[in-house]
Amino acid sequence: MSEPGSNDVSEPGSRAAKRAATAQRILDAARAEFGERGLEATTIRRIAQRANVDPSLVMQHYGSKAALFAIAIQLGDAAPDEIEAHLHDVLDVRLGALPPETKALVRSMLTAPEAAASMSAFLNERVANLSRAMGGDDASLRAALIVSSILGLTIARHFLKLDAFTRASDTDIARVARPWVTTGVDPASR
Amino acid sequence: MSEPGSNDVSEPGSRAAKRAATAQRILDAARAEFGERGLEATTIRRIAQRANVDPSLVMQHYGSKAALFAIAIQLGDAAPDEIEAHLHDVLDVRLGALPPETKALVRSMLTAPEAAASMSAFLNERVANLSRAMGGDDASLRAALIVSSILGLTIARHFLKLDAFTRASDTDIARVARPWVTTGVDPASR
DNA sequence: GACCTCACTCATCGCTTGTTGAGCCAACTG
DNA sequence: CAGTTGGCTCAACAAGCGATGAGTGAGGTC
Repeated sequence: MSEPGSNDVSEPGSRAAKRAATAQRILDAARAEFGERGLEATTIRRIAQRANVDPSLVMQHYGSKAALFAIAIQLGDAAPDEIEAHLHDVLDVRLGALPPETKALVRSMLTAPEAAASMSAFLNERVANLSRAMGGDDASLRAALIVSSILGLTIARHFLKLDAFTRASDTDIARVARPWVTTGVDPASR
Repeated sequence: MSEPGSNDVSEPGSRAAKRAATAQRILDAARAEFGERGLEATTIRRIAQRANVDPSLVMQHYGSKAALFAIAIQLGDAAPDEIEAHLHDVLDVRLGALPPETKALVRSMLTAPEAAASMSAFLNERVANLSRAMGGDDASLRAALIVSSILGLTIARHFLKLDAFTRASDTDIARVARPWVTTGVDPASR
């Protein structure tokens, strides 16, 4: 055999590049594990095993389990201000599958206080943006209802896997959900 | 002092009655702990401490932590079939405060598979009832959206404590949420 | 009042967890 | 080619967990 180890990829590159690649592999494994099992049920050893690495290396890279989790649940780009962009993002793009960091954040938001705080801050900002763009009476309350509904839809579909959502296609869900969710946007539509 | 211990209530009654009372006290403590911290972060020792008993007594009463949790998350009465009763139940009665068993179930539904299964079954049944009562095109999908939205509202208000819901009164939330949620009930209203 | 019943406590086991520090060996430097 | 750096592994620790089994003493029975 030309390769001494089956799992030793031996990617070319400098020593620092290899270390960075390993760190990324650990982070990816952590996001996947946190997304599947949540913060508390996920062990450093499982993450290490998934990343083909010794458990202690995870600690050397990220310091502690809590620090790794804090990085793993950080969401990427900021929320769009426009209503349409917001709805498109949630209803079309994220309807099919959730990004790993989002899945990890949602999975632990009810049991891990840090995740709850992160999620609250994210949703509060979305509510504020949406409320400002909508205007009218009870704007913040109506915006909060829209955002909460989308959260509920996400949980029911991707985590609880309700029958009605499992049986329906992404297209059908978006078709029915869009006008219903959008109803609250215009205060005169009620 | 006439009472030897401050926490010793010494309720009168037969031996069996006292044992039943202790079992109930343990179950109440378990519901509270599971509701605050979730299944995995809750320890038998904490439950025992909260119920003022020895940890091993919890095991003698309920067999295992998993068995205790299964009992603790069981919801009380069945879901009403009528739309109005359903909406009244969720929007008015349960808007202010959640019953302990509901809180325990919701708290762990994203991390504990058994809780997820129980919640899915409960919501699937509600969707089925609501869908049958509503009728029309995409009835099950519209019903699932309503149920999901109420779930999202519950989580955002009681667990994530979004600003918009914290600042508003129960009356205001019900006033804005009711017509918005009800919009999807009548297929012609869209 | 002697005997028994049983609700409850005490002490402890085996196991898993996050975390640590010493050591190894290939990769870089001169 | 000798010496150093540093990414990585190995072995082990203390702490906390669910769970077990023997024991205790007040309540019930005859």
